[in-house]
Amino acid sequence: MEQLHAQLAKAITELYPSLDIKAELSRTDEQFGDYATNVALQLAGRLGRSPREIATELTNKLSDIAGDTVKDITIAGPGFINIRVSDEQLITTLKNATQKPQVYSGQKVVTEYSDPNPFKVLHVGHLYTTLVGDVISRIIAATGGDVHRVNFGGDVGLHVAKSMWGILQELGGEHPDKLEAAAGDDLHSRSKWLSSCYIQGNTAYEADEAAKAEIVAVNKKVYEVHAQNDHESAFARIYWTCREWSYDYFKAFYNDLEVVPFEKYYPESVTTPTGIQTVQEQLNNGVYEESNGAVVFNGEKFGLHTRVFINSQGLPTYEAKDVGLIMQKWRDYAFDLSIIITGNDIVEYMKVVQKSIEQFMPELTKRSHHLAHGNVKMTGGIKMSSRKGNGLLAVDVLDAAMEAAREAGLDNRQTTLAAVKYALLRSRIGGDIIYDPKESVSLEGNSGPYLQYAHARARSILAKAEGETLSMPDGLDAGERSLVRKMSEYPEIVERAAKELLPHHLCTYLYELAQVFNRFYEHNRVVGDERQAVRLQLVALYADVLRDGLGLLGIEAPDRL
RNA sequence: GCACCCGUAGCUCAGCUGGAUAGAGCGUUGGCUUGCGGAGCCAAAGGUCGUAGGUUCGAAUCCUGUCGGGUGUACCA
Repeated sequence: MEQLHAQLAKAITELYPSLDIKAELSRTDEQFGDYATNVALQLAGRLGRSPREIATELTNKLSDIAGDTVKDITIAGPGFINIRVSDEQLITTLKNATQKPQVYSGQKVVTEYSDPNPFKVLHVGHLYTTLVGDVISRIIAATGGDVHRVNFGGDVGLHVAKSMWGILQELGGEHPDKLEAAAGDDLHSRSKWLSSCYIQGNTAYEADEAAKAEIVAVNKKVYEVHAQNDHESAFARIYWTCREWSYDYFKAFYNDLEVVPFEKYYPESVTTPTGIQTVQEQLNNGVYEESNGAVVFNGEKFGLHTRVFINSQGLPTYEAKDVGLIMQKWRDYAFDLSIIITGNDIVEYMKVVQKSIEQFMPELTKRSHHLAHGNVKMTGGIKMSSRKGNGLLAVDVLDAAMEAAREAGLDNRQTTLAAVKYALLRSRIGGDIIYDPKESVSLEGNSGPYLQYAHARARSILAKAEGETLSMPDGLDAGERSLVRKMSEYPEIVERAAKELLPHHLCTYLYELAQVFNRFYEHNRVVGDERQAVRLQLVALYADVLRDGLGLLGIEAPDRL
């Protein structure tokens, strides 16, 4: 494609040297050709001539330049130029079938996602952002980026105070020695216990003024634990133990999902001092201002809204902590690009924080990119186990997937994981996702298990022909050509997914590829055919592309299902 | 009120850097079956791309209005 693109550009500049026009080349429908360009249509207006006339001129020029690399060039419709490359040219793409364009070469990229809060449960949002973040990180790494995965979470703040208050109620006071008895000795019972304590605290906070006052006091106490680096007091021992339990639970979650582990975890307690310091410095510089006893950023000046960074009690809000996080990431990595992946409910919030930082470190904002996604909903409602509160949990989705898989007769862990991952990744990032467990585990249609099956099927053809020779084609028949043509798109798709940070392009492509292969396979014999050696080679390459693509999506491609 | 996001076939989604008859899957209807894994293939029905304007040779795609849904809007995260 690059070669053809250069040839087209050359043809344009040679014919119309005075015009500065982009040589746009795109993939087109197979019936038209391999590539198409609409430059003749664009030139028509500028030259005041008929588009088809220009197209003819360009076609002749391009034929001269491209020579053998092009099979035929046709003009269609209002003036599209359709180009079919030679079979030989197409075959050369097979040599680098899974090679990826190094679009992030030489760049240090920090990706932040997942962001669960210690002491609290993992919601679907955490599941989704974890998977999206993992895949985006994989794609950037595969395209040459030096990726650093980081995680952020609130180990201080009101929600922690609510949890701690609930914990103290359960323990009947500051009795760290009673923790194990109350919470149990395994990961899951402990995380359940912690989340029930949070619910208890949250409920009391809203219903009971006295409890609310106590929780506010606990909040301050948690900050003091950090300020004094207290690991000795009874209160501190409870706090640190429970915080550790939460982290253990998160780690187990990531492990279960088979995502790449995080390199660094930034707890809010760590980013807070940096945040406060930065905000105070910039308060003196006039970036932030005092208002009603609080430190705010006046976003209205920029068409945004005003937000509080340090509240009137002198405590930092999420805003200040986030400023601290960004500063620390910068100090730790001096990144070229920082990608933050969160739900889209905080886009406005993030704009305010970024705008405030832009006032004193514009370079930092320029290198930061906030990627926001929608909410995940599940068809058929949520099965509320034995808990209060609302909202879909990560386990609800995973449980539903497992149950659907079992009903479909697949209780393979890899298949279930593939089902969930693919279902959440196949839609464009941004909008809400409707998760249908039954559909996600189906082996028919656009699903993760279907692609795993497609891959396994190809591998089994190869296994059956073990010992037979494979050879690269020197020519292609129609069916083979369609398959090779589709495979040759792979690097372009990876490039697009990488540049746009949109993994769903990969899903769409892999599914289409499987369809093209199935069509080929239905109509062409592989084993036993006189073109067996060539076709086996194509099957092998197809299986490699599928495995490679699924790998970028964090989905295993086992040889057998 | 204001700001941001979303609105494409019955359902779930692609397509959005403007281009050729708007594509898939599920579901529905019909066909292929001694098959290299049929978990597939072939085909049909189904869409005034929320709606009204505008820009353009050309708009699902860009702009404006409008309707519907979601989210955010000072001391929560």
